[in-house]
Amino acid sequence: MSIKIFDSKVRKVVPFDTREEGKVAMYCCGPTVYNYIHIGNARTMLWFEFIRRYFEYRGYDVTYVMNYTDVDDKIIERSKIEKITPDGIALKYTKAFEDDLAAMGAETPDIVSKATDHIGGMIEAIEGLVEKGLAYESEGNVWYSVEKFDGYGKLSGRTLDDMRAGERVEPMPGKHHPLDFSLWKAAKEGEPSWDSPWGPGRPGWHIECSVMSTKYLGMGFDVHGGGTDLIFPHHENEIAQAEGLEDSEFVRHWMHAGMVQMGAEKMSKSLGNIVLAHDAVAQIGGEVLRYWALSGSYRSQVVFSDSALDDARASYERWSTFLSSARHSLGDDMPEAPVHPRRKVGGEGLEGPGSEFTQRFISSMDDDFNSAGAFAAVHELVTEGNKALEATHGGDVEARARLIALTSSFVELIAALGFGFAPSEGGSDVLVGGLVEFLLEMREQARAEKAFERADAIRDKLSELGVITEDTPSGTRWRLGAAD
RNA sequence: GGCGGCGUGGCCGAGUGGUUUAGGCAAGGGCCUGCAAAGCCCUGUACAGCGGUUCGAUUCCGCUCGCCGCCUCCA
Repeated sequence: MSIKIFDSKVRKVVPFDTREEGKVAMYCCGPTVYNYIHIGNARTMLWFEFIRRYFEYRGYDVTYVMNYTDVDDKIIERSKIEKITPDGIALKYTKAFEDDLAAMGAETPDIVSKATDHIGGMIEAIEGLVEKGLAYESEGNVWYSVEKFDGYGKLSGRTLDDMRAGERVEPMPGKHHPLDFSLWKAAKEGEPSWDSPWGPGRPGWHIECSVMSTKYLGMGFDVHGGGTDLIFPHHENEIAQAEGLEDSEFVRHWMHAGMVQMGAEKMSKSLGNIVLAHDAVAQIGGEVLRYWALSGSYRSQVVFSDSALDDARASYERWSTFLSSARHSLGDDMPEAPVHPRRKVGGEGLEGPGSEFTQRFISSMDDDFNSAGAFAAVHELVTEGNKALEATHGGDVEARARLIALTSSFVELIAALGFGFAPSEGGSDVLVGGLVEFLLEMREQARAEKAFERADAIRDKLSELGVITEDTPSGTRWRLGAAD
């Protein structure tokens, strides 16, 4: 078995073939830290972090790099609005970004690189491009000359002529070609700036990604990711910069995630129809959002709506309910969730009742990260687990062994998917656990006396407070759900 | 106008040249339960339209219609 991915450069599914055996070097375009990110940004970043995890699950040694754009026009604007320095804005929203992604179960990349820590490298790269005749200076600005780079348009599948036809922008003064893009911007009064051979200024947006990705990963690294809206011009420009300078291939495989839709329209800052990830985490919860974001193909557009989230929540709860039920039933025999599950190519460890589902999970994911198929495998595993769980109540020893094996596969796959599932029964709060247990004992007494009104009153009150109780043949189990 | 993607049962959403079902949600019926909840079982016969290729197409090709993305900052 081996992984296949859809490579946007050739627009088809190709064998995943790494530069170095057993290692993956990947880069994803990160946020511009001028505000909270919206849920569309978040989905893309969750996906690439998930892909990174999956490579690790499949035994690869991964180096994952993400950039933070911390110098930009929008940061400068925002700093005027919030009346704090551009640095302060960048710091504030970098922290928020990291917290919000963590709440959705994403781990930090191996390397996060800030644009402002790499200005020197960018200046060198720009100088190199100027020397090679691919860029030119004009009044303190430096522009990339797209006509000088042969392959310009190869990623997005267009030619300069195609694009000229649909021009919608006024050419900037000083540019040779309307599509020439900025490498270095001359500083205006009061803006953050750095000294350069062309005078004080700051880098254009695109240059940071080519410089930082190749600094940490070298030329020809394995995977470069981002949203489809970055294909043109951002990624096209990255290629022009990196390959123009180095004369070798920049990236082996390009991957692009589909856009989040609000109704019939793309969620985008310019349309103003955005939902901030920060707010969504607070209102919906990180894990349900994660389920929503990852359960469909990364390449498809996906609608963000109440009904989509309701579906995601219901499906997710099927998993969390199974987990807490298994925990209740198995007690000390409950398998531990591996924090970083790793499964090498091959069949080792793939025996037993859960293996069928693990194999289906892997073969789906190997096929261009088909998470829909992988999620289906987990759901079917849960169905088998629930059957074993019922049989276990009857004291069936074999069923208990099967439940342990199935649960063990389940927690492995859940960890591979990046779901944490904090224990809810008892929670971390000993006091709450004790009180609930006490009330359940009272209720048990009432039930024994057939005083069902009293028993139901206790159950209703607990439910009102967010404690879900379920009677089983081997006792009442409970878990924390949403309070009314 | 140019480039690209998509159109699957009530909803979301995988997949495949043919005989056996994706999966989830919702719905109906049943089992279990003191009643619930959770769970399990059963039910639904779908692939936009029109042509073509083929012994056979939802699955390949063409056209039509519809939707979306990119071509401007954007995940």
